[in-house]
Amino acid sequence: MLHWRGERADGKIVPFPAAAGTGGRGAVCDLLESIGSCMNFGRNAEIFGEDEPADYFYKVVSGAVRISKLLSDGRRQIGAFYLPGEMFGLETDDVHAFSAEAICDSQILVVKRSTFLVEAKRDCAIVTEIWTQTMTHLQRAQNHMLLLGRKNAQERIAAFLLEMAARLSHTGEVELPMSRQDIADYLGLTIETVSRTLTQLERDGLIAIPASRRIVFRDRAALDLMNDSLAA
Amino acid sequence: MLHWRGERADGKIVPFPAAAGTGGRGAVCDLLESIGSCMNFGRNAEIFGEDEPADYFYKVVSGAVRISKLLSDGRRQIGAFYLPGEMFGLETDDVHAFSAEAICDSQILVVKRSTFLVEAKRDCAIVTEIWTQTMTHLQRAQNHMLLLGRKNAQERIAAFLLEMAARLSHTGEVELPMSRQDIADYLGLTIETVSRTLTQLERDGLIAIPASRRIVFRDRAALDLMNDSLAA
DNA sequence: CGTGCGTTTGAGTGAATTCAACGGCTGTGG
DNA sequence: CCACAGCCGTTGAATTCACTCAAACGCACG
Repeated sequence: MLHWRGERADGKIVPFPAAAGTGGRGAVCDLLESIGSCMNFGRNAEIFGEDEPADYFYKVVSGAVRISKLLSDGRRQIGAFYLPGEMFGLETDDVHAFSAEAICDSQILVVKRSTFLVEAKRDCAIVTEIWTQTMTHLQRAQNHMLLLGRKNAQERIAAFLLEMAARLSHTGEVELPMSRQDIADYLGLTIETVSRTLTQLERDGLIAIPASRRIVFRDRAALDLMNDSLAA
Repeated sequence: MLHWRGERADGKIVPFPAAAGTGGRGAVCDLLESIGSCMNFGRNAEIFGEDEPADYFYKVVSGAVRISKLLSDGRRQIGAFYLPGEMFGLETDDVHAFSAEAICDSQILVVKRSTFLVEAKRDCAIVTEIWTQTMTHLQRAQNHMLLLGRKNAQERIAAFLLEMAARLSHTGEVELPMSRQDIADYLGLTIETVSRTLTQLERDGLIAIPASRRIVFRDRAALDLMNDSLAA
């Protein structure tokens, strides 16, 4: 089975190194590890479902997670990918608004909500830290809305590749943990459009695709340009 | 380039007494009113700009606010509308990721961030309350991503009308505060598509449009159906 | 050596966009 | 009071970008 960066062969729970994302460190990190337990989920295993009670929340130790919403006819939108070090599944409501699945074999730290909330009552810093992380996710979501509402296929793919590169690699290439279908559902495109656009970017010399899930950056400046970045 | 950043109707900062209680529940509401001041903004006046320092945050007392992001070529995405009682402008970062403008003449309660944060340090409940509101906005954003990524024009318009009805009316009709352009930029459509789709919904007897910004619901069940709601 | 899944490629279609013109309301000034 | 300008919104025609439908490819695995 495919192994993903951050996954450990021995299955031991360790704080994930500083590499990725919103909140690896801090008091919450320590707290969660002391009051949570670690579970393994196989590829495509459901971690929780839409409308299920939100009694727990979660932190990715290794692997990768997607959260998604479905329309009744099967159309799917992936709201976010979560990578090692990131928390997910906390909601105001007592039922989940999303479902969450493991993208590849993953270790997930599971924390009982009520246990956590008791701790939080006593320590303002904990709440502040969680709030900060929630805000980060909100900002990401709002950024993603600009992409979904206003960008064309090329711009979406460029933004996606750069996001993934920033979040899980510091070299000139990325190994994507997710399928083309996941990418499509994240970017609001079809699988065919994702594939065609990637092929086109390769033809144009902006990237190379030595294996379908491995992307090598050949002209990052051009990708940055597509990504706009600079608002008026 | 868009230059409808209008002038502020009245730049004067007036202390705002406890009368502000429009959406008034919770300790935060009281706190904000005691440490903030109320300002008036005219139609299309900029409240803050993208990349400006986020030294303040805000609460709508009356009127309506949009937050938006621009691409360099002028494409705009409205991330959210804020109606009376709602807070906005709080960010993790110390610069705003969005710009905010008044949609119509509006009264906005302005609170210095640092002042608020000092208060928050002492009172865990305040942080929790703000966090809860942040989560609500995150959930709305994630819902909106499903719309932007996966819904067609009719479904977007239906969802929009129902959202607005739920948020600012409890009768069988709504008075929309925003222009067609704002609606288009919120839904990721063009102004023409918004107009055509509304006309079509009227022809089909689902709504009536006695004035361009007044929408009367004639068949809410049909609109609900378009809005899906029920996930698989 | 098939079988199955994920991915790529091709051809044709269609929903929303672009471009363009028109209609209606409001406020202003002759 | 009417003429006119400036918005805002609607409608029409043509275009386009991404979608749908369809087939083939390549790789892993039994």
